[in-house]
Amino acid sequence: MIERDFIPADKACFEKLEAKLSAVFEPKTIDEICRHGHLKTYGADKILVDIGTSIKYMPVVLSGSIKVMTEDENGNELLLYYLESGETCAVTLNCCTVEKKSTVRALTETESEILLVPVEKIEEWMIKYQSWRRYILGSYNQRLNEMVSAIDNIVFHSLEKRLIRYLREKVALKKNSVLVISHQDIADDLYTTRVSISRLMRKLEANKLIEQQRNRITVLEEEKYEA
Amino acid sequence: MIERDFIPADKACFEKLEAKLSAVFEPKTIDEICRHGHLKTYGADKILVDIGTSIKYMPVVLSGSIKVMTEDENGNELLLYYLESGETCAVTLNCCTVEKKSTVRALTETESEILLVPVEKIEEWMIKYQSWRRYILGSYNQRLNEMVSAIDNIVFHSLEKRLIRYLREKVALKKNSVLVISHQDIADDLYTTRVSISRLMRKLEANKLIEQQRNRITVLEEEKYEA
DNA sequence: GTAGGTGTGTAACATACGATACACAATGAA
DNA sequence: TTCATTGTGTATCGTATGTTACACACCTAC
Repeated sequence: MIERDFIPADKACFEKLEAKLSAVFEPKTIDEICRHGHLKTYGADKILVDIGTSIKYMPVVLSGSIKVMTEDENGNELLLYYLESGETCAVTLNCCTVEKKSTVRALTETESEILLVPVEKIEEWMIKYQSWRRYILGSYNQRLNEMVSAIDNIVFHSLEKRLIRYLREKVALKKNSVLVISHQDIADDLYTTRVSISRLMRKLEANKLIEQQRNRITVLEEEKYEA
Repeated sequence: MIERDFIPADKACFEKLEAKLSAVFEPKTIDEICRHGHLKTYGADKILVDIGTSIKYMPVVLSGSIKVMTEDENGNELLLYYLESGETCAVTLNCCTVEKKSTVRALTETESEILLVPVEKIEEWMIKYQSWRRYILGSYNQRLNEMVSAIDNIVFHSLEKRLIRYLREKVALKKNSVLVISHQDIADDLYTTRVSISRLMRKLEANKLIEQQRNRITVLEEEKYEA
């Protein structure tokens, strides 16, 4: 996590966290978070953590969305998951407690507000606060479930279905039916080739599920996607 | 977890746990485990937990190996991972703390000794014992990493390579180069069809990597598998 | 023995996808 | 303007894998 220009936890910060996190944590936990956490806003497409860098803060997404990926031994990129409001990165959690170097790369998909919690607090708060404990375990679990459903998706569904699902999720994530993205980027996320994506996009376009221009995909009537 | 016929935690039990777990936990944690856990031995191919059943114990494998799987909404079986000595099931962990019903099925691959920890102790010990805390978080992490490598494997490697790797791991797991398994079972684990597996097995056999009879596969010289 | 279940070999075919190659449009910098 | 870069359309081809179908061997029960 990049650790400069922190806005110190102040009153405004507290109120913001209160509003965003009161459903998850009890007041005294939020109080602690305010005292020790840092609130920071990042623009789109910023790398927050990179593979091999050391981790000093655990990130909690307050708004926006973060793409988390890793690389295998052959340098292939593996999309792990997207983090949205209220979520934290389970893999980073481990880097915090055991490893010191990150095994993942995290980058903002949209402008995002991130709460940075010093790693040494993670374990301390797990002892003190039930809500924190549950939050951490819940995060792990959510990620595990997402991974399982990712495998399920890859294994039992055609590329076309995966593409449609991908586009649909992306639209939901960005809260905008116009996606600014290239075919190559999509191909990378779906572990396939640009040509295959172009081929399918042509087909989706013919079926009036999308419209596209260079670097721009407009997703039409979402209901149709159920097919 | 099936909850009958528990052997109460006695002196012999303590010694066994001491021997197996002293590398992971400090003595007072082992002491607690002995006081509240149950030790049980299961034969091969026994279902320990099934989908939808309620969970009262968290299982820690002391010997043998356990296959953990789930089902998707279409009834497709998804192999999650195998548990070996010292490991516990991260997915079950969540079932313990949040959900009450299991989302997975766990069955013994070989005869196995399992330590059963009452679910209510999980959180209690997380507060009290650092080693327990680290163990739980470490378990989650190990599973996450395994899932990532499973995805990597599926996405970037041919079925043939996956099959070879599967056989190799199975041999290591069972500590026996003769596997008693049908092509259909293999196909299920690799998310493919019996015919595809038979086809590849024929090829592996022709290349002298394996020998096979009905329900029996003998894996030859392991070194060759690197190819 | 016979019969029924299960496991395996094999063939013929369909098809989704990857690989490669090339043309060309859009964009942005020089 | 020109040029390089990037993104996209398209064709051609190879191939791994899924699908379906059938024969037959093995095993167990009767």
